[in-house]
Amino acid sequence: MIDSAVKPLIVQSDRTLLLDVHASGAEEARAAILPFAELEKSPEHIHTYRITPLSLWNAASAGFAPNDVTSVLHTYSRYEVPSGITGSFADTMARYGKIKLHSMDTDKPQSNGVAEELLLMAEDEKVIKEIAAARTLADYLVKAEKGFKIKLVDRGTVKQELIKLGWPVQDEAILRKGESLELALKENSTRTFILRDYQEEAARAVLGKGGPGTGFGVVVLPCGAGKTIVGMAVMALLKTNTLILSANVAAVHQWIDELLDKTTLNREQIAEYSGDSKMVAPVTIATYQILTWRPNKDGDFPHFSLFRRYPWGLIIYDEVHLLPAPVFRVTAELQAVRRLGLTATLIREDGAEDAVFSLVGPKRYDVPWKDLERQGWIAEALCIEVRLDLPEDLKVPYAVAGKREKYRIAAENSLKEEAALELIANHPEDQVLVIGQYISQLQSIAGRLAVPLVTGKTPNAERERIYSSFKKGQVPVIVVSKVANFALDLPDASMAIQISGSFGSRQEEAQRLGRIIRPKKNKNSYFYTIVTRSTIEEDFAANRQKFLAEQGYRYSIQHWQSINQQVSG
DNA sequence: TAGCTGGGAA
DNA sequence: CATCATCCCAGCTA
Repeated sequence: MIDSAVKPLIVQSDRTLLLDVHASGAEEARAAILPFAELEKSPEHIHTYRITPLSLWNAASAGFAPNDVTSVLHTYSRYEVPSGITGSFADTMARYGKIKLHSMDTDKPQSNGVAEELLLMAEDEKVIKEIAAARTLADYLVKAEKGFKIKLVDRGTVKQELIKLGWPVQDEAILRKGESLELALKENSTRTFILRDYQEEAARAVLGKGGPGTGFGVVVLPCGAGKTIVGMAVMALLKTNTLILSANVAAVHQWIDELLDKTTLNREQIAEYSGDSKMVAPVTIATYQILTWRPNKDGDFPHFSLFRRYPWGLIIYDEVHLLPAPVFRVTAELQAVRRLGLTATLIREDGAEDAVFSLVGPKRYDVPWKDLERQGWIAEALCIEVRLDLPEDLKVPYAVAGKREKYRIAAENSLKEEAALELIANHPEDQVLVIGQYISQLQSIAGRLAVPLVTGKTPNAERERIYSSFKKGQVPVIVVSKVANFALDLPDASMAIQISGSFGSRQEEAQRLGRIIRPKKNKNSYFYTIVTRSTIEEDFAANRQKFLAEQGYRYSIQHWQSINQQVSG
């Protein structure tokens, strides 16, 4: 039982929650509020969470009732929960489910059992009136009893417009079955292949209770937790032709290898659709970029026909947080096809989260990273922020620089290299990745360490050589640029030093931490991030760290001074 | 037919 | 905040 005098949560009437991270029960409270609140700020002592309409709708679609939210708040709140606030949560949550999309009861179902029209229905007359009055929807709606008829092709567009108006639609219309395809998960070549509990739970959560309209949504799992396996488990349950979209060709190849290794599919049933190869098979893996390619600026997307021309019963959006805007458009048209989004972080810095919600689906499953860490599926990682000063000779240039120059001066602070060298010397047992943003900075530190550097320009053959000698332990440190955010073949390490990062990208920070959390025997991983004190870099670093704080990681802070100015104690 | 290089895109 | 990485395609060479 938690001592009520020092309960960890302060609930404010502006829908923010303040979490006192030092209070007892803080970790428990964090886990409890995570399903319906988003982290906004995470300085040392008090973290700020915000309850947004989208976060409430995700909770509602996951089966949370307003009472569940209220009772969590009452359990952990230090002071009385402001009156009125819980009522407003209930109002917001009740919006999810007020409007439903149904299939028409039709005597003559169209090909594949999917009718050409759908019914948008609401019980509440006032809601119907509000929708009818919306100008953005006027072109799509035809008045019907208890609602409206819409065309099947407008299904996604209508849902997107409605969520903008504050009405998330509960989509229960029938989904296309797709051409059937016999496949199952198989035993691995070396050991029995076992689906982990959480992977199976995730797959089942996406498919829902097996009703006619269920079978879409997003699964959020950390890097290395086996998102592709969740994808394959869903495929094995649906047994239908599947289109898989990935962020890059390396990921396409990885999917092919995994499918061959872990499912009963054979090579002829799997095809790659990319710049190199334009094959189509019952299971086809394509890049996002080939779909968004067009010969001239105002022209059409010649590869979009891949979506429409084949009898897909399932589309998997790998790294759904990278889903490019043009693909939203096709996805809007393809609402009759089951959809699975996979990602480590749902955050999009472009704010298109609600489009992902209405077009791919609500979040169906996620599990805090720390939970997987406790169960031993990912390694324990210690996060340390190292703060250091600007060198004296840069203080004046920094002060007079414009905003954009300021960031670069702070990010490229040469004292960071000293600190990194020292950290590496203090961790002789670790395999270390040094990750940074600026090529010149990385060249400098790679030179001082006399270790290999991998950037986007490094040819593939050389990358492989470098990675392989790192894996064998012949090279203890490698320096990598932004390739670290994308490269799948980048070897795992037990320590990472981030010497610079881009403007507050939470997504990037998560990817980079992902590099060091593959489980290792009896060993922690270390994630150091080096930041110049009293500069705008501190703000950016704080923003980047939000996602990890949300997952329960706490940064400890170390102050570092160069040898010639170091003070004892 | 394969492999490299450079431009353009988002 | 800009930088950097990615991909695709065309055009060239052998």
